[in-house]
Amino acid sequence: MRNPCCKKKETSYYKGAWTKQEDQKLIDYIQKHGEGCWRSLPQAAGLVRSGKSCRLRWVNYLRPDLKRGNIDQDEEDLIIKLHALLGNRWSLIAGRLPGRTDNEVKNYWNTHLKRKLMQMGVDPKNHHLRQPGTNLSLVQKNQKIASGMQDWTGLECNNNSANSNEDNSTTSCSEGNTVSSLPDLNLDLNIGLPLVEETQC
DNA sequence: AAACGTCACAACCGCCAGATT
DNA sequence: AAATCTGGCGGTTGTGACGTT
Repeated sequence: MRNPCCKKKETSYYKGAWTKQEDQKLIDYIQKHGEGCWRSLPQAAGLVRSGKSCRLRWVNYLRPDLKRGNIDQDEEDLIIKLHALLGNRWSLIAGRLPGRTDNEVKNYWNTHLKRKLMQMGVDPKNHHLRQPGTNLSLVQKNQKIASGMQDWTGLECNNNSANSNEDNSTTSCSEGNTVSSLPDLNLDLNIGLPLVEETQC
């Protein structure tokens, strides 16, 4: 069982967009006390929000190390490559993009990259060329991405676990898909321990 | 100018794994 | 071992901004 400080409370929380005042309260509190203990943070910070909501707001929007603004071409290429390698593991992908959040990467994928790949004739789920030759001119228009794509169509055959959310049809290597070796992405996918000080609740 | 459609993204929801008691 | 809680993740939704008719 848990300590009394962590007992579930019957509280109705504000939902919806955060106000500047709420943001400031959260920033002030975390600057003073650090991250962590999200459950008790709202009350301590004078917020009528769930701890979950506070965490999300901080992680996705208020953190000072966030890189706001457009995702540049290099970041975009990296997202595509990492998605081919990792699937919808947005937190892992975001971890390779300094200053970007999983939510931001996920949104960017769903609103920009998914469509872009589809226009190029590439299935965004598995990064296969859907029909060889389809929309080839579009591929040629984006030489940078296309050159990155050409070596790893068929990647999922080596990477089934990364696409665990996909339907079963994506788990076979049939249909004559060419299976090539993984490109040397030089991604250094070691997962390091976070450099966050431990705080006690 | 108004109505409508589409886009972009912040925020919420449900689920899960791990920690704690 | 079981119950409970927290933090984290991915999927989805709500809504304001913007473009088009």
